[in-house]
Amino acid sequence: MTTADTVRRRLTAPARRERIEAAAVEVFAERGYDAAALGEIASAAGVSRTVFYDHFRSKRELYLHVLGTQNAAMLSDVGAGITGAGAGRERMRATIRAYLSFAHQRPAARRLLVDPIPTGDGDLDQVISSFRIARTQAVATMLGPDLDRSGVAPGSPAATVVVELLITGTDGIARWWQDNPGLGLEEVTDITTRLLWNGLPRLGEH
Amino acid sequence: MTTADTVRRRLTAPARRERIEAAAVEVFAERGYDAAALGEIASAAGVSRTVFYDHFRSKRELYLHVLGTQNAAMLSDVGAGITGAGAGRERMRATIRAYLSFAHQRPAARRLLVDPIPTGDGDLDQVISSFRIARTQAVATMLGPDLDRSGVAPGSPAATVVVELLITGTDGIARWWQDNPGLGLEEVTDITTRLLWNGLPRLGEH
DNA sequence: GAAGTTACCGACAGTGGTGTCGGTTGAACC
DNA sequence: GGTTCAACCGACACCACTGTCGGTAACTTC
Repeated sequence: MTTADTVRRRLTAPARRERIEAAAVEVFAERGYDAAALGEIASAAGVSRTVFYDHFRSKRELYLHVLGTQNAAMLSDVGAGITGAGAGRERMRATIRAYLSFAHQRPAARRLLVDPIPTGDGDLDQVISSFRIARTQAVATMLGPDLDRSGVAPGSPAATVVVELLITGTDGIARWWQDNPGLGLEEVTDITTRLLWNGLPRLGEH
Repeated sequence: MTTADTVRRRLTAPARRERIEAAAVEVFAERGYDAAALGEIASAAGVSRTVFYDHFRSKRELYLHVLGTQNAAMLSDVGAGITGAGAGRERMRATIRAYLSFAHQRPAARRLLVDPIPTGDGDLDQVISSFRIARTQAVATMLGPDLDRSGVAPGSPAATVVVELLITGTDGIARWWQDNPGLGLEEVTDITTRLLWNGLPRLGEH
């Protein structure tokens, strides 16, 4: 009956804010920006809808905030997974593995950042687009030496196509794996790397 | 002033219906099912919103109808582009080329059918999902011999991963090409085929 | 050119969303 | 234990969208 054994009914503002953000990631990822209802986010955060406005100015602001947070988390996670990897195939495998691992652990974040659900608000779409471009650029830089060694000039249109294919293909696997679990991370990483590095006919090698 | 030089103000029902469908493909592809407004579809079809209800029972019915039509068009288009191709690499190249060509000529249809914009209505999502599964199955069947030759048993999990990667990667290129035109169909087809068939290190060969 | 069909539309009701405002009450602090 | 702060909520105004209904007028047909 004392404060010790009663459930805490009011959270501090930061704690509540955090819960709202976490709920927002899920709901935005599930429904997209437009279709996501603040009421759903609020009740998923365990609170009435209007409480939301004590923490954020608008749905739009919440969305932008969550996008930034999750993008940073993704860059950090994936970046950490790559550091220390060698070069060439080793490095590519590490990158694929890191991305698949991130997507596996935080499926909502992956969906939020990568799945192209338009918002009807050009500015918001542009933010997502800028994240996408930055990621593509990062991968292109990382693969520069390998591309060069294959006779593809970094920065050339062909290089862009290759990088785009690697990224979207790997992400496609992440999406598929999300819907069809059952294989382990190493297995999925392995087959993905083998196809992209060896090509279809030499899939069995290595 | 006679009927000859006045603009035709009323279309026949089938003609109007066709225009509504065409507009619906664009708007649904652009905004997704939920965010697409019938008013926007109607005015894009050159008519007031309520006219829509003289041709379709509901937004949902229109969506399902358009999905079916466009999926059939895609299967037909891509199928026609493959027929006559040889085997192995030749066949894969023809398939990639056919899909990229379709996506280039009918970008809205590609987006409508392939981009994963959820609808909030489970049944609708399931229809799209069933189309997707059917396409994956078709590609898997087609590539069966090549997979077998590479030591990957058709139907095995590894085969599924490979097929999924080929499809989503190629579609990623289609999406990218839509936003960044400039390269020709043959060029894009070529680089895509080379990466998927040769692997990254042998990208320069052939 | 008169009559009939029907493509077309404006106005309305119902629903579900966002954002505002004033009040209430749990919890901290003295 | 009284006071203060702020986390929380119900009620409200407003807007956008879907689907309905009765009426109007552009074509067709004779």
